[in-house]
Amino acid sequence: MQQLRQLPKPERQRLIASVVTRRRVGSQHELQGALRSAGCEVTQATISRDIRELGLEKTRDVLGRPRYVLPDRGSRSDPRESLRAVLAQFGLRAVQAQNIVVVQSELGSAPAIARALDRIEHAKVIGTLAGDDTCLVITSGPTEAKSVAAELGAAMH
Amino acid sequence: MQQLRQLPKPERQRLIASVVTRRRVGSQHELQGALRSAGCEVTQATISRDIRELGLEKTRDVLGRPRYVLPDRGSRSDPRESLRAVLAQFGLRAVQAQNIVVVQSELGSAPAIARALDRIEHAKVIGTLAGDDTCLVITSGPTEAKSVAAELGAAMH
DNA sequence: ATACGGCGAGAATAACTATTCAGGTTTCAA
DNA sequence: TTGAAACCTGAATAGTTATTCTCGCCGTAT
Repeated sequence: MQQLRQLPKPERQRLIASVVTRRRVGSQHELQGALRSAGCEVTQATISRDIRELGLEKTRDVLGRPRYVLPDRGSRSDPRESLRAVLAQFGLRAVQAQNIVVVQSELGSAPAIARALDRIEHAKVIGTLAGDDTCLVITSGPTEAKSVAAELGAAMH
Repeated sequence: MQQLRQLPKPERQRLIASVVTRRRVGSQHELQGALRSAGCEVTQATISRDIRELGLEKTRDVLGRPRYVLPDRGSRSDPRESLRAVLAQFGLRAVQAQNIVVVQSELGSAPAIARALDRIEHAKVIGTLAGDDTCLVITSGPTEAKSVAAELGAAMH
């Protein structure tokens, strides 16, 4: 397939974000048109992938017409809040054993939990290791592990 | 078409809202299943309409899976905020003439503006009348009209 | 240089959602 | 009661979005 002189992906995605905040875009086809008139020719498939990567949401405007919007920059940018969110949604239990905490979660969600934990740069956490439904949290010692387990468990409700 | 013993619509919609807040629902088909197992058999078409009427939004959860959610009950419930939102999005200009204010807006948005104005029960506003792209705001006198025009105009830009 | 591996993209298609159409119900006024 | 109108719904279908499959374009290692 010919690649041939295209706007690089990051730049295209910035363009999408910009277009979408400037005016209402109600479908990927419409967005495709907007990009084209900005000199960027891509297919709907690519736009679909960009939209997912940008985390755009499709809501409706005041008149009930569909519209893509950037996600709220309110909570998602706070790593503590996003950890709380994953745990609340997928966490099952957190038990301590020696210097590690075993976090059980819904199938597939462990990597997300590990990522959220990493981003938080918790002082007591040395590192994480995620499987599919289990996330290992390594701390320096049993005391720290106990405290972290309690902290995580509390967020699970 | 046989109507025959169905859950009334408002009740079905409450059920949908409840299901959707309780667990992740990623498609209308999935929701249809959930409703069925709650003893409510409807088609996808009906669910699509309910979702629109409930104002549900389709976002993604922490793992990137699609999920329907109820809209934020933050701003949409405050009529002042929703007026500000319509004006910001669709308002073009507001000019005063005698005791009325003529609000020009994007095609189709005038009724939304009028509705928002009505809900606000502004002391200086006696009534509104909306066409497609024009909304007339009636006040008791020129002074009030002038003040209202300024207020509305400020919310636009 | 050649081979391998990953990434990004388009084409085709599957999956999903909205709308149109037609028929049944209910409400209300005459 | 009897139309008439508004409403609600399912079936079919149109429209929209996500995914699969395949391939080209680099890096990097052999």
